[in-house]
Amino acid sequence: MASPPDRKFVGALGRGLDVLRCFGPRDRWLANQEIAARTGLARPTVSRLVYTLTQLGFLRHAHAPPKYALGNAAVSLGYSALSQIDIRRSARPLLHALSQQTHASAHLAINDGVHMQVVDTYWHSAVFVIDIGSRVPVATTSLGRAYVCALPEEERKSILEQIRVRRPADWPLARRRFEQAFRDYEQYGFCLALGDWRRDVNAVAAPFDPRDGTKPVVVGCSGASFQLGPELLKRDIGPRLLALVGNLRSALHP
Amino acid sequence: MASPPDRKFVGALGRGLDVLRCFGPRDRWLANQEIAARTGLARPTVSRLVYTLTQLGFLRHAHAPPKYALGNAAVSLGYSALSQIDIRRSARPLLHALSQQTHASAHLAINDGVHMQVVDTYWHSAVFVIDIGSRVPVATTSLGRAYVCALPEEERKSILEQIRVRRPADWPLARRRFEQAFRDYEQYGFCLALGDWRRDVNAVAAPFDPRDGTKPVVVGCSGASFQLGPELLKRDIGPRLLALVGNLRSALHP
DNA sequence: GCCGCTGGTTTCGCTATGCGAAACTGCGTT
DNA sequence: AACGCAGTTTCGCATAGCGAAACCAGCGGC
Repeated sequence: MASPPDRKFVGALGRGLDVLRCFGPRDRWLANQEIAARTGLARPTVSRLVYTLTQLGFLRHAHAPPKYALGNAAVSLGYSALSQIDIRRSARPLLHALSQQTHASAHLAINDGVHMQVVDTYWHSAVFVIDIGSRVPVATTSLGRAYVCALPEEERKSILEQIRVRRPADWPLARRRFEQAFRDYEQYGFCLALGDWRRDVNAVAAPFDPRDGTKPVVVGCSGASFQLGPELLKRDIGPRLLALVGNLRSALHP
Repeated sequence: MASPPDRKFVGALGRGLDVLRCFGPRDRWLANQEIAARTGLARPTVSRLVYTLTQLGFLRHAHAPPKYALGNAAVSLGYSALSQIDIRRSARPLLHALSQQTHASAHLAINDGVHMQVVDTYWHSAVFVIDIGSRVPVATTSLGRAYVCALPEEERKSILEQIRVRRPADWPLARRRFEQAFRDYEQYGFCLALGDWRRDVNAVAAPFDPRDGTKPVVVGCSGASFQLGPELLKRDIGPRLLALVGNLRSALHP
């Protein structure tokens, strides 16, 4: 699987974590076979990995139809990790205010591979929404595009490459959208997504680079397309995002 | 290393996860050596595991003082796991109300090894408190004791054994407290902790067994000892917890 | 009931894997 | 400079853990 014979990389550990990664908010219970299919591992291998993960509390077993779900140790680990994103604390009131002012949903997201993980959400009208905990693609969302724009050249190439090989069929379109995003970012400082992810959802997002060695985070606003037209996003909400990012920066580096 | 030659257990994966477990909300940045000390692994081994975990996004590297912290993949995994605890959603309004009525902090917690992981918290007065995301010991908290009480004999023995070997010095006292907890649970249905964890904090907790194969969860109330005297906990708040658990049960199994 | 299926676990032998002692690097200190 | 300390790399060896194939256990279908 790993391209070069990397002496430092511990394969068994990688495979085990791949198994954990199969589980998303959507996929709660997975059968052994399903895991094997998703990871591309041999079935006995999966059996052993799953056994190990269960022993350690990262997976839970459900008999009857023998399936597995994430266990308490995974929750624990997640909380430990969450408490490290202290931008979250500072951003919370700002996001809340933004959601109130714009009558739209406001999000804070971090990157995880080819996905953006939403770590905080406020919404004004209860209609629809990306709930907290959602994971959305980098390629088709304003959150993802803004993240890519904030990356240094090197890493940007790397993540775009990942996206390309992941879904070659969608690449031509994705590529054009990214190019537009770069221009938008250059010109305005934020990125748009007009119905790319969900047909009737428009969104705008701006990155925030903490400049402390950690990866950029992204703030964004999303809502139904008939409420958030392109003009509104560009003229009103986008600039508000930039202001929010400015406030965030001065709050963190006083 | 592992006591029996367990052919099914994948050691490398276990070691890797041990590394992840070193990190808590308290311990944000850990040096390679510190990890080696906590896990008892050889330094080169840690080096390789850490390298692998970093590649996969579960750890982040900070140069300068070369240290590591949990990465975005861990956050992602945590959210995926969290969304599986649907008791959380049902319990939220009940906890909130409880906190309002009692003027104390109300918690929902799950078990992870010898710790209880707090997955939701409401507080009335902003004073002190176990924040959401905290991890507290099983042995010295009402949350932990209530959890142990709700376990079937077999598992109860196992977890008490873990606690014993973990801190042999504290065991004599812990044991007596657990015996008291069993009596309390028998008699009242809830468990107390009066200054055992933090000198000036009293608490009461009751378990809730979802009876769907998943482990019990625990609800509890805590506060400053001068506000929550033993009598108040026993007469008023404890019974409220039992009522809450009842509501929860009927909400989940209509 | 019998039989064939599908999904999971166990066996077993071979090889790649990943472990650890020791050597090496790079940095901060006296 | 020389030392010490933390981390990484080298290297050879034992074994961990992989996967083909065999085994098992439920579940329909006939």
